[in-house]
Amino acid sequence: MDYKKTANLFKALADENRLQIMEILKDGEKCACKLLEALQISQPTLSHHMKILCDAELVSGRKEGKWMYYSISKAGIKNAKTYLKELKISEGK
Amino acid sequence: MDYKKTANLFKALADENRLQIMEILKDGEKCACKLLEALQISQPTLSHHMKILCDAELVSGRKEGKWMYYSISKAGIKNAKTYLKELKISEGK
DNA sequence: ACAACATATTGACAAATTTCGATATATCAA
DNA sequence: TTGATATATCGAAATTTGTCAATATGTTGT
Repeated sequence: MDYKKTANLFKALADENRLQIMEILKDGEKCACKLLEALQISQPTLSHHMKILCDAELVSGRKEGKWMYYSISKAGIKNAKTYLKELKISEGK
Repeated sequence: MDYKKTANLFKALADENRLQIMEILKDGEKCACKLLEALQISQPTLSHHMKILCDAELVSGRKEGKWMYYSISKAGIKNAKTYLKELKISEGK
């Protein structure tokens, strides 16, 4: 098990603003500008958070002209679920 | 949804030493002294990490004489799994 | 009561993270 | 090409987190 990678995955979910971003993206793909409207943070800060979420594969981004569209990505969520599942199976021994 | 509580839950999993602790506890209940042997950290640091894991309900502690026994707790894991499940169900809309 | 041991708490410091303003890059429209 | 707009990157300040040494608390055995 890769502690560093797993820690980074959970770090990505360990911030209130990023959780709120995930919450918004649950509704489907959104433009960065829409996310910026919804959150009380600056544009560079949003860009930073999106990079963290994308690096963790929790979100994927798509560029269309000058806009960036973000949506939830399965890979990161699957990794997190797999980790939690493995905690559970051996629990209680 | 309580962003602060959820962020704290994932924060608890967002540290390499705490992930290693969870890994050891997968094998079953362990004394704090056993954990201390396994990790390259000081006793106060271990105590601090155990508090964070307990607060997140990922681990529960039991005092027996002068020893503390820790084991994985279902509640926190269930909360994390529930959160991830809710991300998935509405994904792709 | 006292000494030895296990764990928790405190206080301080270093490292990591979040944040923003300023600036750079890229795209579109006139 | 020039100006407007969307996003990314840089650099610095503020906050949070991880860490340890010192100390406190609580338990056991003598």
